[in-house]
This record gives sequence, C-alpha cells and structure tokens, in this order.
Amino acid sequence: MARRPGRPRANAEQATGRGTAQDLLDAAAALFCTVGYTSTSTYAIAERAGVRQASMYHHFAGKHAILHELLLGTVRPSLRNAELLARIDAGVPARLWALAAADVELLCAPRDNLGALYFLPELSDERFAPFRALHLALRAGYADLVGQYPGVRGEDVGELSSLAIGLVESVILRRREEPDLRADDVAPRVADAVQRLLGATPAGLAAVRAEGLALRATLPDLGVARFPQNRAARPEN
Amino acid sequence: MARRPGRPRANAEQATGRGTAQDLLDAAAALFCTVGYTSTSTYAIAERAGVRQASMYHHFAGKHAILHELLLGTVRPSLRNAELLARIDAGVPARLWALAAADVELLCAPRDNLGALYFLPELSDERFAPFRALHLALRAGYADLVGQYPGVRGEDVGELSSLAIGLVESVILRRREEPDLRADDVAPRVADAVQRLLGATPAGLAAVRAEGLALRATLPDLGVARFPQNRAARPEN
DNA sequence: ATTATCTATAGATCTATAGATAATGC
DNA sequence: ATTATCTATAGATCTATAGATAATGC
Repeated sequence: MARRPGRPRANAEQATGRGTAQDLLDAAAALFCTVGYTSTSTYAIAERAGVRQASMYHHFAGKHAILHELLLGTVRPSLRNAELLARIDAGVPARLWALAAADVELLCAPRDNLGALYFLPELSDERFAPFRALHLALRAGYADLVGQYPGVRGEDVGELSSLAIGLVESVILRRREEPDLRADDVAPRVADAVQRLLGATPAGLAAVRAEGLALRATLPDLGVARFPQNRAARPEN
Repeated sequence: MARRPGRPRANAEQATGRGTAQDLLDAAAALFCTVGYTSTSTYAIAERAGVRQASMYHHFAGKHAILHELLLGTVRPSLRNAELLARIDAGVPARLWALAAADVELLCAPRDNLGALYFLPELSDERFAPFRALHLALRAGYADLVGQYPGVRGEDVGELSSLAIGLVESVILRRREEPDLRADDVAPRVADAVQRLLGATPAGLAAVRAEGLALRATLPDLGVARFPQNRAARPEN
C-alpha cells in the first residue's frame, strides 16, 4: 500500500486502492448505464468516486473521455474474439456459435450493464467516432460469418446479421429487468437461437453446439477479462 | 383555414397548419430520437417547431410531458394489436407472426425512428411509469403467445419471448444506419425469423406465413395510423 | 373576454479553469 | 520538486414563471 505523492482525499475512507481513474470509471459506468450520459453530472461521478468534482480533470479530459474509455473497454474484447474466430480453422456455424456465446458472456459478466452504453443517443457525437468504427468492425465480423453460413443467400446477409446481433444484444435490455442474469446459463441458449434463426435443424444444431463450445473454450480471457482489470495496460496518468 | 384566436407567431411562415402542440411533438420526436432526451433543450424543440421557448408551456406541462405523449402514441397501437390477436380465433404461430409483422411495420413507418425512444435511459424516471406499464403489457402479450407456441417448454418462455422481442426491436437499431428501410419488405422477414427462432420448420413456416399475412390484414390502421394523425382524439388544449 | 403567443428574467444547474495545498521523493 | 488533490468561481447553459401583447369572438 505504498502511498503515491499528492494531496490526500478529503474523505480518505472511501478509497478503494485501485486508483482514482478506475474509481471514476466505475462510478461513471454505474451512472451512465442507469440514468444516461447527459443526465449524469461530473459532480455526481466524482461524488460516487469519492473525490471532488474538479479532481476528475486531472485524470480525464472531460466527461466524454470517460464514456469513450468505457466504450472502448467494452467493445475491444468482443472485436478481438471476432478477429480470432475469423481466422480459425473450424466450421462457420461453430465459429458463429462461439462468437455469439462469447459476446453474451461479455455483456452479462460486468457488474454494470455496460452494453447499455451502446444504445446511448449521445454516441452520434463526433468524439465517439473511434468507438463507432470498432463497433462497425464487430458488426462486419458477424456479417462475414453469416455470409458464409450454409444456405444463406447473399441478398439476405445484411438483414440476417442484423437480426443475429439483435438476438445477442437483447440480453442488454433483458438485464435491465433481470439484473442477476447468469451468463453461462444464457449464453449457450442465445447462441443456439442464432443458429435456428439461420435455419439450423435440431440435429445439426446439436453438432454445432458441441463444436462451438469447444471453440469458445479456446478464446482468451472469457469470464476473466472483466472491464476494470483490463486497464492495467493504460498508464495511470 | 379559420384562424384561431391568440397572438400570432413571430415567424408566421413556419406554421404547418396542424396546431402548435403537434408541431412541438414533431420537433421533439426528431430531436429525442437522434440526440436524446436530456441533451435536447426546450429551446431547441421550440425553435424547430417555430415558436419561442416559453410558448411550449402553454401546451405541455414540461419536456417530460412531450416525451411521455410520444411514448404513449408509439406503444398504444402495438398494444392494441396484441390485445386483438390475443382473443382472435386462429393458430398461435400465425397470431405471433401477425403481431411481429405489425410491430415491425409500426417501428418502420413513422418519419422519425420513434422506437429509439424505448431505449432512452431517462425512462427510468417515475414520471414515465404509465408508459412503462403499457410496454410491460405488450411484452406480456408476446410471452403469452410464445407460451402457447407448439413445442415451447414453460421454463423457456421468458427467454424466448425476450429474444423474439429482440428480433422485432432490432429494426430500431437497423434504422439508425439504414434510414429508409422499407416496412413492407422487412416486416414479413422479421416475422419469419421469429418463427424460426421458435423452431418452425421451413414447411410449417410457409403455412404460418400465409395465415399470418391474412391475420395482419384484419388489424386496424396498419400503414395508416402513423403517430401524428393519432392525435385527433386529444383536445387541442 | 378569451386565447395563444411573445419578451424578459430568476434561479438552478453544470463544465471547466485557476490557483492553493498537502502529501511524497530526491 | 513533483504530484494529486482541494477550494473557489467564471461563464454558459437550461427550465419554468411572470406579465405584456396581439389576435379572434361575442
């Protein structure tokens, strides 16, 4: 617990020991997911994090920078999975099964319902363009696999991949009503649903699920890479 | 064009002839759907509607009242369809097909992407509880039909109806990227997707679709009851 | 007289900056 | 000396109310 230099907090008892930047991210995550971005004041974030409002600006350029970092931390693990599964040597249905299952787990795992950030209307702001580019790349990953799925016609790829993503992201809205959704219960069933959407038969689905479960087990970090721990790579200031 | 009493607008040229309350609703719809609720100022709404900011309060108790009216006007037609289809004498799969198709049409039809209002985090505010009750009732309508769907087990009803609604509401997010989505193209294919989700075989689906199309044709107002026209019932002040 | 608008503004925010302060570290 | 916090506040909003004004309608 070697104390860093700097004036101590006014209420020292609220310190978590994980750094003020992380405390601010956690506080903002909880507030952005429930009451939204614009309705969350910098004062409310700082208060929940245990520091004064102005101290926020020592760690972030502004409220937008906090939201952007939360967004990037949420979409990056998904995108990494999509990239790994795009290259892997395995059947297309099983790769799609594993991608969907992994995404549902990533959406269910964090303490706060971070996926809800994807729906914030404020994301149209130019400052979040880097996040939007990554999110588009993730959607393209789905579209690639759907396009190679047996029996899917080229003209249907856009619609079917949008529907597949709709199934995966529906867990975000479901978590709003059932806050303690179990990721490992839900993920395989949503991945199954994506297969049925694309026309899998019950017999074919059983085989795909077995292969998909094995693939998913090869993906890094699952159930480990919750957002807060991801930040080790970022310099503390 | 019999002019009503009252001081004329400063910029009379911007009048639409449909009443100031309606102009305010239209302006707010466009802004709430794109930039969100809290980030939209009453000043911006009034400016787009062609009146001064304070004039808004002659027609609505506040910004919240405008959003609430938009929400109710969007969910009520869906709920009416759900109630009609709950009682009708027809097969469960066809009724669910018709409900999903009608909802997709209602989500695609209005000029603004009003369904996006469902995702606003500000809806957790107590003042929108009446809307939330109606939206819950609509979800219950889906769950009822899914629960009676052949082959669906009781323990899966919650999850499958949530996924079915996820398919329907995915058109809201899709409209954000493809603004001129054609309702009559998309609706039948999304309704088909719901059937595949629930395990329909290709042969069974063809029959369900035919029956569902006929059922949908019996529903009132489809393609007619866009939101703005709905307001005839409401007193102008 | 009634109505729908207008102008003006009080009061309540909210963001971001300036500059002081209380620690550690050399 | 460096760092992370603090206090204080300027300036920019934004909402809602008070009261004036310009029409119509009797």
